[in-house]
Amino acid sequence: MKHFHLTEELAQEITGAGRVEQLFAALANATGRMGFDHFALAFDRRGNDGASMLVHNYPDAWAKIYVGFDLGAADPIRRAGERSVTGFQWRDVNRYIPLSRGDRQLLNVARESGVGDGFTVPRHLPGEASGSCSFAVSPRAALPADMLHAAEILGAIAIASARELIGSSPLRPRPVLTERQRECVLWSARGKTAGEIGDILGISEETVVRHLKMARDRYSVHCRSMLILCALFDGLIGFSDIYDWWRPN
Amino acid sequence: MKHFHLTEELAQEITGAGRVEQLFAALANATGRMGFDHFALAFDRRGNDGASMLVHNYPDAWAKIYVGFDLGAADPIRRAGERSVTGFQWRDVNRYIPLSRGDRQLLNVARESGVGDGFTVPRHLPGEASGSCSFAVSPRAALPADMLHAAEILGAIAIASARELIGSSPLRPRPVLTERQRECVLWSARGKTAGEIGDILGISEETVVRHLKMARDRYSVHCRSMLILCALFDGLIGFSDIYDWWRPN
DNA sequence: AAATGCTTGCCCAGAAATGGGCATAGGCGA
DNA sequence: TCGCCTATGCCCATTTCTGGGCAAGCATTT
Repeated sequence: MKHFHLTEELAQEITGAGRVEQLFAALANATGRMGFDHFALAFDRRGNDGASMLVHNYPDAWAKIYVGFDLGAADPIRRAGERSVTGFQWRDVNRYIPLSRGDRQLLNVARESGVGDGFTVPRHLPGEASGSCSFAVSPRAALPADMLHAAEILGAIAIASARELIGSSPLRPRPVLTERQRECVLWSARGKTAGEIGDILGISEETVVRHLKMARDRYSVHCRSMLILCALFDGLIGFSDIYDWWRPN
Repeated sequence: MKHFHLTEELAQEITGAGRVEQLFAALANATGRMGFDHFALAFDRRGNDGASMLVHNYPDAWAKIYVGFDLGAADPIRRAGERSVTGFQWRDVNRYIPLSRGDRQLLNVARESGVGDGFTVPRHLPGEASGSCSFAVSPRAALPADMLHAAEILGAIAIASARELIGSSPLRPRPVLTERQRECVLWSARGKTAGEIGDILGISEETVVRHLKMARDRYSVHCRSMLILCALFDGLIGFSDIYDWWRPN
């Protein structure tokens, strides 16, 4: 690997950060040494507390707009990060997600605010946390192509470091469903109606309705879609469990 | 890193595989050199063709059961792979997903069929493909602890190699939704009814129904849950877009 | 032995979703 | 200008889901 020693040195610094300030300093240093202009490290823990961390040195203009208008909820980069397990260049986001008009507009505003292209390393621990570490350059600058591998590694380390700092997350007490409830949710996620599920499982439709009812109660949700999403998010069912049923290609 | 040269050598071999047979040979070699007994490389492309690849040297007994009963659809290891972006030991799957009774039973059958503990490296490119590379040992053997890092790297390389062999998938022509349709799906995924969405967007409930109807048509699905799952899978919406609405902690 | 939890089954009324049709208006490109 | 797409709105009938209550059988735990 090129720049092996530099990567090693910066990795040490990031890993060794015991406080947020040190993490900021280490990342700022790494950003500059790699040839980027800005960085942004975001970490969100999904749990009872929902602790989160955001460390960055973006230009004030962009930071104010982003935070002020709560653009995070619509940020295509963040959305693309949920579609990739490897680092990606912002210019390639349309490989991961379709860009809507609003998305392009957002990227334009970012450019006008001093943030051009970038490289984002996403990491997800569904049900526990998700984080991303982005390295960006100014509008007309080019990404340091020979540093993307280093960025990938350092970004991942930074996310791990953030996770350490924010505290290890005990496994959230999940409203685990019973076996039968889970089966009903699974078949429901496969697009079956209560009646069909009843036929499949060899029980009454009413009983299926009952299982789904109990499952909704446990998650305190009021509709089947939410129930499926909860089960999906908690890992009770997986995309691979259901993919073939609604994408019959 | 320990075993740096071995890793490097094996990586070369895996990367250089130009045909499936060579990939098999390279992986079999790597498996043995690292101290594992079996390997399994699975790669699924979620495209129009849905090409897939499965290369392994599992014991016949287990392979027959797994394939014969189509256990892949219910495999907890596979499900855990959707919950982790790093390699994980099978004994730790309950850190990622809750194990149901059926899951434990499946793992027991595997053990009886000659497959004990293992280490799985998952990689996902949602909307495009997903793959996993597992290295396993026999029932009573212990995983070669000092080789897990190497396995992580080699597994990732093997998956990349499989992807090369199977052909890169150009962006699947997805039934992209219009902006309004996507908004309706998003709010729907947040648990809102058509009426509520109408209030939020400032349009008639009937119009929301219409948008959702058109969206279902595009995905050729018949219920709202499926529509949400499709949008989720295609990256039109993300978990973080909806999490706060149904997990109000 | 009692309590608890899981599974199964049924009833009802109201809410929501689904599928089909129809229609107007605006934008955008051929 | 015409055609296509999108957004908006409304109607209807039917299906499905949701929330409420009730209860029996069984296994496990206390």
